[in-house]
This record gives sequence, structure tokens and C-alpha cells, in this order.
Amino acid sequence: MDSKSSVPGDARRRSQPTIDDVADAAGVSTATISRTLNEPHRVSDKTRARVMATVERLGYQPNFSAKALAANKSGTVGAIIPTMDNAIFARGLQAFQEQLGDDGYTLLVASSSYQPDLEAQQVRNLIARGVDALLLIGHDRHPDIYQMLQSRSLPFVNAWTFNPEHDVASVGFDNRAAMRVLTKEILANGHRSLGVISAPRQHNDRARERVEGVLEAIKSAGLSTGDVPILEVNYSIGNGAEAFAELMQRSQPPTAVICGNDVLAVGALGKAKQLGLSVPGDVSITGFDDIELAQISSPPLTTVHVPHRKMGRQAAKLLVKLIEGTDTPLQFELPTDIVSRETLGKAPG
Amino acid sequence: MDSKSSVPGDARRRSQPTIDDVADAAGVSTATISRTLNEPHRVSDKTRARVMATVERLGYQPNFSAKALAANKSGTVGAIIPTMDNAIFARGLQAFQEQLGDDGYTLLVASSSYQPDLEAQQVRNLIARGVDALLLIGHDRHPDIYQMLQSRSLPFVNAWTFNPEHDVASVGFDNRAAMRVLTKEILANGHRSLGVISAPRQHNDRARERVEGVLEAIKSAGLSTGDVPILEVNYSIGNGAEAFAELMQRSQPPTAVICGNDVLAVGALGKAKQLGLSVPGDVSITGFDDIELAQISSPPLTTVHVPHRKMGRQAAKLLVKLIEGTDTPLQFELPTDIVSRETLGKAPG
DNA sequence: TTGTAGGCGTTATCAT
DNA sequence: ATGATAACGCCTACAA
Repeated sequence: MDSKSSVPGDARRRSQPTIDDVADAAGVSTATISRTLNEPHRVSDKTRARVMATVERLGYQPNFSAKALAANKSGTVGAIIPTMDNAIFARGLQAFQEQLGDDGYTLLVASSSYQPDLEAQQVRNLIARGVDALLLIGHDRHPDIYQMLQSRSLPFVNAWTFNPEHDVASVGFDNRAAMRVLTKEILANGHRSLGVISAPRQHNDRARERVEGVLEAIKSAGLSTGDVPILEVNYSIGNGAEAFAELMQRSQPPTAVICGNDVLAVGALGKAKQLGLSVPGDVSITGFDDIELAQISSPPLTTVHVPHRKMGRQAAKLLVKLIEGTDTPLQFELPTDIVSRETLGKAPG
Repeated sequence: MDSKSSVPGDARRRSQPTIDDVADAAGVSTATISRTLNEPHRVSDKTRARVMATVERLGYQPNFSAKALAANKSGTVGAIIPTMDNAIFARGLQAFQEQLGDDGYTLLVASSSYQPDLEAQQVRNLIARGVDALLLIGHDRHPDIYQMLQSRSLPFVNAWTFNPEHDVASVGFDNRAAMRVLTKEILANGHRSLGVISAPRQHNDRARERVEGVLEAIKSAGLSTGDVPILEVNYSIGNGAEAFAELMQRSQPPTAVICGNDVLAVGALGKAKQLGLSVPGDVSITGFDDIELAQISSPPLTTVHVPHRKMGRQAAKLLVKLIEGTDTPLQFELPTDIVSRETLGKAPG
């Protein structure tokens, strides 16, 4: 009697029942249990019923690690987002997860804190955890990552951005164009002195593209971009407030402050109030993303609406197709539009 | 030559290097590789250096599933939160993750959408994934869950609530007491006609406790609780707004509306503005949680401050101790305090 | 200090 | 339709 044949139900360890236990109890082989669970049609009705009943009775739950190890796939997809700390990605990610769930996959989230090295590490980590595919944000990242993905031929999509120059699967929107349109509108309101509060542009193509959009609009209006102050701070309400204060105490304060996202804009708005400036009477302020904050700030924020949920679901669908080898286009551009609320007005004077 | 001895580096599959590859390349056994990685001190300096170099060169990353399977532990702890959709749990969870990371563990997040059945399913799922412990929110849940946890003797802690009646590990605050204190303050401002907007109380001990706190304060002031309207809606700004509207169009509208959390309160606030009511001139509104929203709403919200980050870190520390068998108290109560901003004022008239 | 080899719980290939 | 059994990649007694 080899060691494998110790009684399955024995008390060596109090733990979950294994496939062996179920096989024993049902009087069939483990292969049949596995088939019943994964390819029910390949099993006779009678056996299937008996097996299922046993599974139920024992409360059997296949061990995930063993399954992933043996099958070399996990039914799991990973997502690495720059931060969980604010709501920028929350809605999109929620939709992403919902669609994934509908398709029978599970989501694993990790955060990179906007640090390329950390992102690379998280990729390694998720790969080691056996994810079948990866959702990444934006295009900029450590080259090692693309190489790892390549050599494993692991499907991935870059989201929250769209740029056909990059020849990879992606679903997102044109950050540059969106910001260009918004800036044109600002200029159309007579503003000639602008200020920009952006996220750090290094390692962040979205932030970079947004600023580029601003500059393009200014240029195409025949104006100079040389004297447009561009401040870079991490996304937070407090940083937005500080940056705004710095802009306003310059010798030639802007009449319109363009913020890289809604969080910064809300910070700027609060600081304006604190400084006794009326918005948009004295100064206009705009955001980007159209998260919940934008609607409830006062006055409500004029900003760029991003179809977060649509993007999340679309990304999930694409990823699933890539995993399952279904034929599909690789790139999806989603439209954005500017939502005019109350923080953008005519230039004063 | 048995089948195991196929050349490790062969091209059958282009994939990550395995421990065998590393062992071969370094000219040692797999056991030594494993030791070098997990118990470096049990290996000679020389070997360790050589192995590490090889690991580096090959970019070896241990397969997580295999590791978890063999070691019967994963270095992972799971958290099941009711929702990712709003910021209620974001800050606490972030802190939880940070502390976990400091202690060498990884976080796996799942969401139950406030549904007991789904929560049970997620527990099963996380267990199957080999988590070493679980973070749960509140005390109410499907009894199956406690049974599963028990039979696996899997460590867990209930957070976001503190109630010594429940004899389980937990770190949180006394929802009832917090709301009682707030309500007393409201009464002290002369309000006699109150209204409550709560989350659905079924399956949610925190919501239930909060409402109880309100009622207790009213009773202990010698007033009647019979005519206090209590509306139950899911947490969302829109629902808060609707519920508020409903309260105000009653024959005897409340002069103070107590909301179960900040999200509802912000919704109520917006609706008040829309109805042309001044806050707190015409009606007072209070929240709970003190999330970011509360500060930037206008006027800023009077609410109950919850030490989210402290709670998250404390929960992580406790969980790690439970996993590692360190001796520790099982229950931690954290203090809350009411932060008086601008939405609570004297009763009108 | 290092190596050998069995076992972790599945899946999947071959037989039957 | 079902059963044996060899992987999957790692850990860990037990030996040397």
C-alpha cells in the first residue's frame, strides 16, 4: 500500500475536501470528477448527477492553485492601475470587472503608485500568479514589461488612452484631442492668459498628451505658448490648491486655469474660494475625467467627460477575445466630449 | 532516462524559466535554489551569490500557484468589501494594503455588492485561491461563511465596526455610540423634528447600529421616536437626493436630516440647494465617515470622523499576528469624533 | 551545507 | 463513457 492510499477522509489535516475525497465518495475516478466539473457533456447523465450530489454534499471546491498549475491557466486577469487612492479609475475598473465576471473571469487588481519600477514588479507578480491577461493604463512603461509580455505571449491591452502610433491592443480616448477642444473653447471665451496644472509628465503619456493638446490649441490660434506656466504636481486636492495659489500670485496671473484632472481642479476651486476669487467671474477653472466630484463641486466643474464604464467593458471584452483567440480588431477609440457646467466663463475685463 | 530529464531549456514551450532551469544553470539542486530564495541563511555565502546571480540573469520568478500548492500557504490575504464604487472603503483599504505590504503579504480584493450570497461565494473563491486570512466588513453575514472559516481555522477579522457582543477578532468603531453623540448635538441645537436617510438595514449591522444610535439619543432626551421617518436607500448621491426630497415634501418636514453616510448627505445637500433651501438656515444635514467629499462639498459637511487609515493598518497588523500565531488581543476599538463644519445649525424658528 | 525524492491537488493523455 | 497515470513547479523531510 503506497503512501498515496491513506484514507482520504482521515484526520491528518482538517481541511477542504480534495478531488480524491469526492472521487472516493462517488465511487468514480478523479478524472471523472474533473470532467464533470469542467466538461459536463462528456459525462453520462447518471454519473454527472451522482457526482454533483457528492460535490454538493462534501462542499467540495477545487483548489485554485492546483488547477492553475495543472491547466496552465487561471481564469484570472490582472489590472495594474497607477493608484487606488482617488476615483479616477474606480468607475472604469468596476465596469471592467463586471464584464469580466459576465465572461467567467476574475479580476486581480494591483497598484503601481505611478512608479515604473513598481509597475514592472507588479507585472512579474501577476504573471507569477498565473493571470491569463493584463490590463495596463496608458502606453508609457518600463521596456522590460513589454518584453516579458512578449516572451510569454501574454495578451494585454493598454487603456485610458488611444494613440494609433502605438501598435498594441488598446481601448481609450485621444487625450490630446480632448484637451485641444477644451482649450479652444476656453480661448473662444476670450481668455488669453492661461495656466496649466498637470500631473508629472514623465512616465505618463496621458498627462503629456493633455498638455500637448493645450499647447496645440494655443498655437493654432496664432498665440505664443512660451509664457504659459505649466505646473506639475501629483494628483491630489491639496496639490491642486497649492499649485493654483502659486499661479495666481504670479505677476501676470492667468484668467483661466486648465487642470489635468478633476481632482486638481476641485483643489484649485477650493483655493480660489479661499482667496476670495469668484469662479468664473475672476478666473475660470477646468477639469478632466468628469468623475463624481465634478458634479458636486460648487460651482460644478466644466470638464471633459470620459466614458469610463464603456471603456472598462470594452477593454474586458477585448481582453477576453485575445485570451480565447477570437478574431478581433485591436484598437478602439472612444469619444469624449466637454461638459459645460459653471466654472468656465468669459475672460474678465 | 525518465521523462523528467528532458532538457530544461528546451523549446517545448516558450515560457518563464522554472526552478529546474535555475538549478541547472547554477549547477546545484532545486532544493538549494528554493532555500536560497526562502531561507538564505541556510545556504553558504558562495552558493547564495552564485544562485542569486543566476536567478537574476534568467529573470526567474517562482510560480505562485506551485509555491502555494506545495507550501500550503500563499502569503496572500483577502478582503471582501461591500463595494468599490464609492470611496467609503478606499482609504482604509489602501492603508490595510500598505501595512500588509510592510509585513510581506499581498492583498486580494473582492466585492460583494452588499449581497450575502455573493459574499459567501467570494469567501469560497478566496479560500480556494489559498489566502492565508480574510478581512471582512461588519458582523452580519451568511452563517455558512463563519462555518467555512471555522472548519478551515482560517484567521479573519471583522472591521469597520466594533461590538464586544460578537466574540470574534475585530477592529473598528462603535457605530451606535458615534451616531448617538452626533444626534445629541443635533438635539442640543434645538431640533425636534428629525429625519433619517439610512442604507438598507437588513444584512448590514453598521447601518442598523447607526439608526439605533439616533433613536437612543432621541429617547434619552425624553422625546418620542415614533414619528421619526427613516428612509432606506442604497448609498449613492442620487438616492440621497431623492430621499431628501421625499422627506421635505411631507406634511411636517424635518428641520434636521441625519444621513447614514457622507455620500447620501452630499446628495441631500445638492437637492436642498436645488429646492432653494438654505443649509443650515432652513434645514440641517449631517453625514458619516468623513470622506474627502465631506470637506469639499459646499457648505462642507458636519459629519462623524472615522479613522480609516488607522483602522486599516490596525486590521492588517492583527491579521498578520493571527496568521503567524503571535499572541495578541483580538478586539480593538477605535475612537470616532464629530467634526463640526457648516451643515449643522440651530433649528429654525 | 547540499542533494534526493515524494507529495501538494488538479488536468489531460492514453488506454480500455 | 470511464479509468490510470504522468505531468505542472515548487517545498521539505530525510539522507549524505
